[in-house]
Amino acid sequence: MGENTADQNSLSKRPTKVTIQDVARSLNMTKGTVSRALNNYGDIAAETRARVRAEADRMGYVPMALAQAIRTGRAKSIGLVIQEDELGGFAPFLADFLAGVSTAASKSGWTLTVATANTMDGVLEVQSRLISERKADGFILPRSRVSDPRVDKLVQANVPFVVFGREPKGIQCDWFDVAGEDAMHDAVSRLVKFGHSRIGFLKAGEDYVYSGLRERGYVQGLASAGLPFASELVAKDVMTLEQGSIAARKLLSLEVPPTAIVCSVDRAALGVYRTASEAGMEIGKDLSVISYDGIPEGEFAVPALTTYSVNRRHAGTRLTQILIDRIRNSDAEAFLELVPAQLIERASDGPPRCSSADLAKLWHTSFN
Amino acid sequence: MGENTADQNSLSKRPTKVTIQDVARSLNMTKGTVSRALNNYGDIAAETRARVRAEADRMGYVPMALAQAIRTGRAKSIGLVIQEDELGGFAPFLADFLAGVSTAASKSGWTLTVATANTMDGVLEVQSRLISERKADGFILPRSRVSDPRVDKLVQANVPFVVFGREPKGIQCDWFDVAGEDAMHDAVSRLVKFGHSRIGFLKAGEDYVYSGLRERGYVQGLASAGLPFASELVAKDVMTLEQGSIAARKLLSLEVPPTAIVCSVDRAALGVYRTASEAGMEIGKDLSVISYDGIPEGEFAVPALTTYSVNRRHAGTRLTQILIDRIRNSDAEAFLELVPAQLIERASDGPPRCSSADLAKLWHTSFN
DNA sequence: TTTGTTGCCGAAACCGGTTTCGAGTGTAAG
DNA sequence: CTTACACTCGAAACCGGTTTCGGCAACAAA
Repeated sequence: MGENTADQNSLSKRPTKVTIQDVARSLNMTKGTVSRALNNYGDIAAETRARVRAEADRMGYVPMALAQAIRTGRAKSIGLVIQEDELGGFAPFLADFLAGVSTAASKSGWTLTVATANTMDGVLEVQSRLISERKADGFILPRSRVSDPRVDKLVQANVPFVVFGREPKGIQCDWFDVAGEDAMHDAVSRLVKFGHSRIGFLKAGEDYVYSGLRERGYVQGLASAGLPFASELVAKDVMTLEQGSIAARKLLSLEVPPTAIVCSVDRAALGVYRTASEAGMEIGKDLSVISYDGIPEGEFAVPALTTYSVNRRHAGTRLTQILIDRIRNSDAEAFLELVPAQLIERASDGPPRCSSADLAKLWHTSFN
Repeated sequence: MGENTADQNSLSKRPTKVTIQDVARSLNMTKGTVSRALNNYGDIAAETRARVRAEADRMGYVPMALAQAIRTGRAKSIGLVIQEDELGGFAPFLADFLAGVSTAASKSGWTLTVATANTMDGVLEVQSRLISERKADGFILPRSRVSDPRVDKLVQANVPFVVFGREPKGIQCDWFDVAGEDAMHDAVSRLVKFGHSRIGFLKAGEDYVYSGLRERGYVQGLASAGLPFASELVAKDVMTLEQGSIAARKLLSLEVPPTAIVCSVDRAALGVYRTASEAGMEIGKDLSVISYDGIPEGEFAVPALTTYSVNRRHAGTRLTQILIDRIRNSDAEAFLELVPAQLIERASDGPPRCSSADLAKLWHTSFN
């Protein structure tokens, strides 16, 4: 052992990266052979393969992903572009979702590239950039739209993707989704069991695929219970606290107001809370609320919000697995996966304390 | 124009990417020349440079980032590794923070690679992987620790980074931080002005750099007000709602309980809320609470939480700018940036309604 | 005219990998 | 004892860029 070897083992941790050449030299082989051995080519003797593996490990060789990418065309990176203006709706889950995506990706040796933009046009732009620069091999698209320009662009460019949500209209593609419609249906049934017969619904934005599905769930819930559908009990385009508050005002000021309101998203439900409190109504007693999403604020709201919770981490995991499978095997059949939401029973729903007529009276004494 | 040209202009959008070779061929030059022209080398005639630029644009040429990386050593990607078990504290801001990072990166043609891990060891591992694979040129480290293994590893590997928070003990490096200590100082002053003289403090985990700073701010706030420091009024290691609740129980059960509590993090404050409500104390009246972070839940808590809010988006922006500057110029002087937190006055603080003695009585009637 | 410079660009090496091709073995079949 | 055929590996091209090197032309100085 001369001074040199001592030097290598000493403090200076890998001053310069170990390349495939270094490994090849150390084994008296060519780098091509090493590459094939490491990538399980059939024309390498088992014994050789093992030797190469061992030496590569010993030397701490890790292939530089970028260098592989240029030949293979795979950067082993999945893209996620987040639209900021709808971020309000996405923010609470983002962390969990990213954790799911990232760990699933990691497990296959992939990484996650995330970008944000504040408009849909911006999203399309950054998506294109990621594609052109080959920084992402495929995309996870959160919140599918009925007519989704992101999807159009990706199919056109022939770039793999998977949507979180049901597929856009007229498109066939991989997707993973949570059965929001079943949750809405179930929410109505639950309220009916409590004794409610006049049940309002806060629908989300028209262009989201999930919006129509959840509405259908609500409608079918009414039908299964033998309850009539009344269009005045449905408010559209309500996704924020503010909009929820306004929508609640509209529903509660009806001549025959609902004694319960089903909300497409938790934020809207919090808006209902605000309006109810202004009108002196007690949530869970005077007015029942059931919602969907499972945001953390719901737990601390007073009373705590009954809601159908979505496991975002699992969603992230499955979505990336599906995407990676798709990238590896571009002509497999479509992957479609639907999982149920989980009801979290808390305190915002229960038997109606009073009739619609009483509620109407209460409303008018509060505001006239 | 033969059939071929027609074909190229038709539907099939870029079936195959346009490379630098294509541009060179189209201009009757070598790819080397095109590359130098595009990268503003001095040995290219201005007129030629312009021609190349124009043709490259016309053809829609975008250099493949990964191919550049292998020669230049820059993937133009910044890494962010998030530790999940402390994600509870980070989650609410994550979206804003990512937006800041991503758009700042985008502006310079960089991208963001994010990964997660559930332990510090996991973080170190995935960090190493990103370095080995050259998927990240540098890192943003959220939440600096007093003794931070991530930093040790990065200095050792000579990989650029910037920390969100003050620098770890004994390290000199780039950082960006919000002056939590000033906020804590100010919180105490504010409470003193309200008439409080016995003020508790909920300190965060010992190993976070910010924890000690905020405590110092609290201590100095007391000093400026001429108030004595009492160690029994300080609870340590309280970062979650649960821990906040327990800590509040400890402080409020003192013989001379505080009439106000300053919290290092909002989640802890929400725990104080819970304990106060159990004890029949009204926050903002019987017990004042001022906190730090600005998480969204605080706005919906009852009463709404007075807190010092951190602009995470701006933090993300500045951090990436600093990091990119550092990567481009490795021997520039250290970048250090400290910005103030912004007070959001809400309803959780005010003049004390009763004395410490009264509070103690209230506490014991509630629980004995 | 000769000799330097300088400006500009082509040629070729290079980065760190992957993949194709073909040649040299050993072994089984004819 | 050939011949055919796997098996195994080296050699070299290739991926899409960047960077070094050197040569040619034009122009200035001698």
